[in-house]
Amino acid sequence: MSAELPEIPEFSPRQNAVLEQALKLLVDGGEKALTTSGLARAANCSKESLYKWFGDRDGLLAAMIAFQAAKVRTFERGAGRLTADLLREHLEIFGRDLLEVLSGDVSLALNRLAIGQASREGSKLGRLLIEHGRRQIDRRAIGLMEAGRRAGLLRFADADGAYHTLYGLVVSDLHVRMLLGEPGLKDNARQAAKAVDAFLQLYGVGPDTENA
Amino acid sequence: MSAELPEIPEFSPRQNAVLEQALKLLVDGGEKALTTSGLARAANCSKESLYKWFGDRDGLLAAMIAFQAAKVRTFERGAGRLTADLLREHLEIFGRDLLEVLSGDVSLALNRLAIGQASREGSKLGRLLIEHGRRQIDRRAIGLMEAGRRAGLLRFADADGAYHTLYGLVVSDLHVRMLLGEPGLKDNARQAAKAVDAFLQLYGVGPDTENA
DNA sequence: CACGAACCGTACCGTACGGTACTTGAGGAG
DNA sequence: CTCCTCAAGTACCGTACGGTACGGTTCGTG
Repeated sequence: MSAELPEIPEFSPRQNAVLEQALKLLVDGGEKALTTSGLARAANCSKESLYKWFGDRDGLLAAMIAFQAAKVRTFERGAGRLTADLLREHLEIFGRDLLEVLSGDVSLALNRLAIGQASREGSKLGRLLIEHGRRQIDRRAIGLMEAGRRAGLLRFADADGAYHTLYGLVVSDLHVRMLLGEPGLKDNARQAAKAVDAFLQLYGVGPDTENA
Repeated sequence: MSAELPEIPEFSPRQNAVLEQALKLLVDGGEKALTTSGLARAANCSKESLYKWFGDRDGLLAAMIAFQAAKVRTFERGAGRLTADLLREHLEIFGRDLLEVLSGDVSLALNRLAIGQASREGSKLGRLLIEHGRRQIDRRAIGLMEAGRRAGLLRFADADGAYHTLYGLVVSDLHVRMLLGEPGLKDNARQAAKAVDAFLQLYGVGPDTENA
């Protein structure tokens, strides 16, 4: 097929500043607070410029998602030789990072925005959010899974299935609860550690699981 | 510690019909489609009656949540003597029912509504939705957990923790994905079975887990 | 029949938003 | 200095919503 990443709009610094302000407005007051007039006032720009740059309000929202996704680039940990302890540590770090990202103000606000918009418009924003926001973290996790298998530390038939199991163990219903307005956990690290314990019990190979 | 269920507004049949129509509008067109004028037209009632019955628009939304929660009353399975197979079956049925409920049109629409409203208004609707919508299913699951433990089939320190593990294994990130507009699974039963397998591997006691 | 309550249908009001057009001013090129 | 471009600021328009007021109708009750 054709090139899969034609959409790196690469906004100008001025536009980045405006998008930053837009995210701030969205985080502070929800979607209702993000009006074109309000954004123009807060960012010291004109509505006309907003419409020139982003087309219409939906274009602005899409640009906000792309902008935020480009900011939160998760780094691939260089996987050296994996030991059981190292794998566990990497998994726990992944779990903590995941909870950290999902409970972030901006992430929650953008997810709320896309979910609120999901009924109409063919859930365009929802797809955009899943594509841009999840690809990075999914790739990192799948990489971790397969590195663990190559090192003989994990056993599974389906890396994607194993990853989704880990995701469920880490997140459970926390994401939806936070989206609904509940406060997050006090201790993400503890939650991640418990999840990784369970995950290794299910998929692990080695001393940790033999002496159960 | 006073009485915990003072809110059974017990709407009149006419009001029930209007709330039903309101849910239909919400499911079909999202929050934007649920206008007071539109509801009055669709339900053949007057706006004045809407405001007399529900106070204002937020009151209407709250009434819709209470109404729907009152409809989806999950039945407590009478727990006879539990065997391992029976426990597994009950767990799988629970998982299927859970996925069924979460992927339902009305549930998704109400969750989207509450999430969209969560930023402002102190997430009143979100709390309402969690309280009314989850209590039933939580009680059923916790009951199942403790019945399994009493029968010597499950081993855990924290029933709530075990339940949340089961929840995560069953649902993973499906709920959020569906809220964002993705289609649900083709085979809920298979997903529930796999989740229960993993759950019993973690918390089960008996032949299923000994000969791993 | 007469009365009153409930309620439908509609018209109405104020407001606030998305989007467009126009004026002003700053800076860069010739 | 002059012209041109870009964008800020403002004024404006159409629309659509939440909420209120009012006339007409049905229905139960004495």
